[in-house]
Amino acid sequence: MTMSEIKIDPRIKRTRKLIMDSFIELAMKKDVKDITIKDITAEATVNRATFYSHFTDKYDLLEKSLTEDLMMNVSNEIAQHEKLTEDTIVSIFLSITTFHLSLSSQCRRSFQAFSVTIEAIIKKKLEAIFYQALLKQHAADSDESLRIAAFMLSWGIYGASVDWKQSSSIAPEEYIRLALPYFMYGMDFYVTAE
Amino acid sequence: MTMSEIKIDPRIKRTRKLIMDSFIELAMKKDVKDITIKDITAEATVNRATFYSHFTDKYDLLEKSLTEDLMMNVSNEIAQHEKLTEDTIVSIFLSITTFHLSLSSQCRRSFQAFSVTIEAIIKKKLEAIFYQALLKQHAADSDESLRIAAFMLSWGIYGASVDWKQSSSIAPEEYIRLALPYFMYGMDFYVTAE
DNA sequence: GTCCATATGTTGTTTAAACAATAAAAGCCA
DNA sequence: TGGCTTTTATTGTTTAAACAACATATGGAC
Repeated sequence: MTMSEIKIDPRIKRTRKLIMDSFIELAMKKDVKDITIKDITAEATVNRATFYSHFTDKYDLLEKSLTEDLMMNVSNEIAQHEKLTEDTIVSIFLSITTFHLSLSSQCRRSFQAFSVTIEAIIKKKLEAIFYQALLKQHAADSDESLRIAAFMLSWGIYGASVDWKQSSSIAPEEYIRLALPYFMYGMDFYVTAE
Repeated sequence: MTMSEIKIDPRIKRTRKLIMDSFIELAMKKDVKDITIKDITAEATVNRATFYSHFTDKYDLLEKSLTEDLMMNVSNEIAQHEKLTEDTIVSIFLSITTFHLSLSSQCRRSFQAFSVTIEAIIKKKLEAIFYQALLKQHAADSDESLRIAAFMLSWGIYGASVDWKQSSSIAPEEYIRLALPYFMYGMDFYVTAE
């Protein structure tokens, strides 16, 4: 499908999944800081040394557990469309809000302490993905301007998801449609339109 | 706990479980004869060659899948009591009826074709377990008489479970309590009691 | 019947994970 | 504070599982 990273040893996939799932499972029951590596590997039926061959420590695992699912969706979304369109923005926004919903319903206690960390992680990932996508479309333009565009996009779309969660009562689809013009045409749309 | 078979590589346990669970899962959906090894290993995320290092073929897997759970219970039950008592008979009977119930509710379509095979497998296993248990209690007696006793017990208790399922409307506990005298004292009880 | 695709077993090699031993850090509590 | 247990992190060795390639065998379709 995605042609990148074909042929990865199934044992690696399985072990990573076992560890991540066990971690999420444990995080639903107790605080992340009270979870030991031993707890995780015991739950995952995996040797403790194996943990360290996949993750550097608990917070590396936290990061990867949180972003893997979300970013898989987002990356696929972008890869599918092959270039950024309004629809791309919409479906990425929906991926993020869905992710936040599942996070807050699944394991609020454990993860709310990391909301700042989570935000930073996701924005950074989004930025990288946007940057790559932009590079393909605008190979000519300067790297720096594309980097900045990617940065603005990631902050904008993540910020929109936060705003939606905190203040808005409309459906996420509706919300992002309202915000779309800003993403596509910038401030100009709102200032000069009549 | 049971002190026997300590220290078995967790990968072996995991793989066996993955394969067996996948097989049961598939057997709920389609006929056993239509399930390929490839189907099973795909579902289990295990290499096909690995299948053959654990089971000789599909019917070996069938046999082990069917008996593993049941026999685990039965063996533990006997191991706990350390000798055969009325209570042992009762709880083994209950294990068998429970097993039959779960089998008929889970995957009737696939397994009803094997009812004869299943009966043979279980009786043979029961016989072996009874024989071992009797050997401990009556080391002095002749092997042959113990073997026969084990044989009679296994047929009796399995037959009782079949009779209960087919003809009886009372609870299994009640049923086996009624049959207990025969197991304990044999025909004599019914003939000479007054 | 032949042809073709798919399923079954088997084998030698490579690799991921288990294991055991180790040293250092972190808690803990008296 | 010192002594104790628990957890962390790393390393060399062993083993189970993945992989690829192979030789049958089975089963439809033509």
